[in-house]
Amino acid sequence: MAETFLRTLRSLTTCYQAFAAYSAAHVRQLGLTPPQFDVLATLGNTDGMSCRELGERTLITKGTLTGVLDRLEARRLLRRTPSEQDRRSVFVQLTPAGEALFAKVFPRHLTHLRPAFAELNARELEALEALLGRLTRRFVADAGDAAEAPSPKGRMIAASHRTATRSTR
Amino acid sequence: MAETFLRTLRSLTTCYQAFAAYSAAHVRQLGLTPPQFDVLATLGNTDGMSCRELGERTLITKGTLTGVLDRLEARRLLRRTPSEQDRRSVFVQLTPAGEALFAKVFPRHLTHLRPAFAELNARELEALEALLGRLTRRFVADAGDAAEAPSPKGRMIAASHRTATRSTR
DNA sequence: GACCATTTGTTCGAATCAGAACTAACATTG
DNA sequence: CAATGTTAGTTCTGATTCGAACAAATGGTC
Repeated sequence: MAETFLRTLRSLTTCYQAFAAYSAAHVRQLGLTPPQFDVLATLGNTDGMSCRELGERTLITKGTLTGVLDRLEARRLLRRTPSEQDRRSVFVQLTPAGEALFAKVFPRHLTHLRPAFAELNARELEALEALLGRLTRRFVADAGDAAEAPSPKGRMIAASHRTATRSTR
Repeated sequence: MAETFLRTLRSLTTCYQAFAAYSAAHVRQLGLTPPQFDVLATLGNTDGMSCRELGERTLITKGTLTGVLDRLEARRLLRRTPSEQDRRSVFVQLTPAGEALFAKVFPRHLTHLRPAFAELNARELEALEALLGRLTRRFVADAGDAAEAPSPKGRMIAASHRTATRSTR
């Protein structure tokens, strides 16, 4: 009944949460919430994109995204423009102020994160990435199985929040 | 500017979110929210514990915990008793109904998760665990540094939510 | 015993979460 | 062209998130 996989699962959870807490604390110091930072980071250095694409990239549910965009727009960090081709769609892009904030805040956040990952050397980073990748594929695949017949619903994708480092571009 | 660590970070985030989505979907089918399940799983097979300890184990902030316990108590799945020794403290334990639900739901959830981890063999599970552990320690340590002087605040620990599999006991 | 810092749990506000319902706009088909 | 189905965003509800402020109780320390 030992269930060795539980130990691994526990370490995955703990590690992610430790990271999320570490990252979120810094993001908040920068005057942004984690989802707001994700949006900024995804939109930074871009010509903009639709809400749909933005939601897919940030893993933010569309219902939530509306509110996040509302607040960023109120701070004049981004702009919403109705699309020409598809009148359902909304085009979202950073304002100059938004770009400026992105340029200021994003590198600073990377600098905050970098030291922690220095714990692992290049080989280890790759090994970790490979193992996590295999696990991920199983979760996604098995989730697909479960949904099989019922629901390719209106979801934007699967999960929830803080990528915190979107935009590896 | 490649920043190799970003790729690893991305895989950590993606993997956790894939797991969280996979796990949460099942937990909700069982009629519980992820935090509620965590509380149930932590309290199951236990004589009970204080809110403080429960918060530490589930990684649920104390402010949040109050609400979660409220809802579980309303469903008569747990009981809150003022402590004898320390009148600030509240003792929390499952009711028989709560224990019954735990007994029914917990193994079922493990069965749901197990196949995904079959992707990795024992050696790989251990390797993954080790790597994650080292990263975690860095996040926790560095967070401590940052707080150093300012704030050993009233936090319960660091992070946030869904352990989903607390109670390896 | 009076003062002070700490701990415990609750309460509050602002933001987020998922999911469902809804409107508007496409797209496909007959 | 009309009926049907799908997609894009917004809106709504209930639960959760964090952080901060708070009262009550505890634990020193002088």
